[in-house]
Amino acid sequence: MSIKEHQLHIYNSLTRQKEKFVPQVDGYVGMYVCGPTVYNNVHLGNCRTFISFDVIYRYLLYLGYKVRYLRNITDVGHLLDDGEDRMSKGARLDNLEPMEVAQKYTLGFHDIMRVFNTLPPSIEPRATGHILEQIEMVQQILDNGYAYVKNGSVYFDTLKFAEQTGEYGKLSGRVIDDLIAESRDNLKNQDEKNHPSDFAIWMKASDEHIMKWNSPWSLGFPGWHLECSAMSTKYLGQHFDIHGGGNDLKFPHHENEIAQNLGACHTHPATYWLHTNMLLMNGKKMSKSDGNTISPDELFSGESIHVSKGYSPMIVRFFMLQSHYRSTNDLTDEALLAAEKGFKRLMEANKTLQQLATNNNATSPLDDKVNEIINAAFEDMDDDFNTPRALAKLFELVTIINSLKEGQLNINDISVSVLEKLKSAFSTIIFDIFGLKDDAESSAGPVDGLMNLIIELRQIARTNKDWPTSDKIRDTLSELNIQIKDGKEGSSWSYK
RNA sequence: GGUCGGGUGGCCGAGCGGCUAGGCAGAGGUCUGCAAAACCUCGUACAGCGGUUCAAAUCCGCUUCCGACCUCCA
Repeated sequence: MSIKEHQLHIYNSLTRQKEKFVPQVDGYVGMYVCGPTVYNNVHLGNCRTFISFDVIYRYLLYLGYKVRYLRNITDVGHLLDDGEDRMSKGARLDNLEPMEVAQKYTLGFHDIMRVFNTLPPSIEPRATGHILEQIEMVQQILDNGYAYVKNGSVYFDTLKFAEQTGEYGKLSGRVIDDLIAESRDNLKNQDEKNHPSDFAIWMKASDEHIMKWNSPWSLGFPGWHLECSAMSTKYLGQHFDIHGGGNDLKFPHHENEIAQNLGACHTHPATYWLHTNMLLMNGKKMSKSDGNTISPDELFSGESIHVSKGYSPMIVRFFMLQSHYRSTNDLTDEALLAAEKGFKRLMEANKTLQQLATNNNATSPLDDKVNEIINAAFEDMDDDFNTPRALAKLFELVTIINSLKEGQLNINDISVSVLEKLKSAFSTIIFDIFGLKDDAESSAGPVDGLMNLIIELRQIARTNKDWPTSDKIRDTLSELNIQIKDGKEGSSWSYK
């Protein structure tokens, strides 16, 4: 199907409603997603967001859009409570150069993204690689009168901006009156800022600060929010289609980003703002700073107090697909266990499906039903990327597929053309759109051959009704975590 | 404290005025030397109390519990 046949609707955080998706240039989509700050290992919460946007990216591609997908790497500009740059702090702790830290965790991030089978973005710009663009933007904002310089630092004047444009606070639902009211109470407590809600777009660096650059105002570094404004403008233009990120970035990060873009270019950066909800663990937000976190590696290996065993990346991906990106998703061992079973069943069904064959060329009783479910699955994706619903449709198809195989449904009740369409749609959704992989595909090597031999020997024993031998093989393998599955057409095996 | 979002069957998780998803667990069955696996079938839940409506898990009000943001976080 082409773009035209789909009616993609997206929930826009800015307007708080679902809207028909209409890109500013027909057939092309510009999408910017806020990436990680590479001062530490990525945790699973980060991954959820990037997996969500990966599915969105994949679906846009499936629909036939030409997508330029940007996801930045933040390697400068995040301040800690004590005003120290995150990157410098990480560097000092590990006794490394700041760029070494950034490199290390960027590589780690890429590795994890790869095992989660996410497609790489079209451009992955780094904040430190765009200092000039950021300086230019600071100058533009100053020229437009929405910023002021204090002791070598430049601050965005939120109050003036709010009063003149009425735009500040729209995305996050902050009220300007509150900001103004707040200013009366808190004004005297402030350091260099005129107003508590003002934020730095350029910071003068202290002597011990390692990451710093020359600018018209001071030897310093750019404010955290600025990089996204500068880089999205550079590669996607002043106005693009989709801006995404985690819910926790809505305020202040995205609010300030919008202010900077408007302040510099008089243009709203993006038409549609998408925010993914948080990954929870034990009912609480998974967070680096709170320590309520599990790393992807810990989850894969099972080396964590939070899980009873390891779960493969694709199980985790499947688990995340089962909830909508705008809902919170609570990670528990039990839920993961359920996801593991469901994922395997889905993959098995696909294998079964691809081997089904029918000779029936005429229109058949099951055709309408199958067509209906397939279409419904795509409609679910068109409705704000509703993966859990689409997945539910897929499982309805799983029942049909298995029934066709096992004989509860007659294979001649489906026509050749619909069966072919089913095969194609099913694998397109699970692999191309959901980005799943069948990681049960066993690796090549001697194991397969050995197992085939063992199964063959056991089959001989069974034919001879030599149950002790047959059971010994089965039980010993079981102790080795290998499960023998006896079926009608012989036995197969898998790791437990 | 302010702002926003939630409480759905044993667990996870969709739906968001009538058609009452889906996964896992559970029960029954098929298959099997036995077992496991696999497969099929089944199960009527929407925090509480009021209200609106012919009709509410879905709308409104109150109560209560939870979470997120307001400060670095995807």
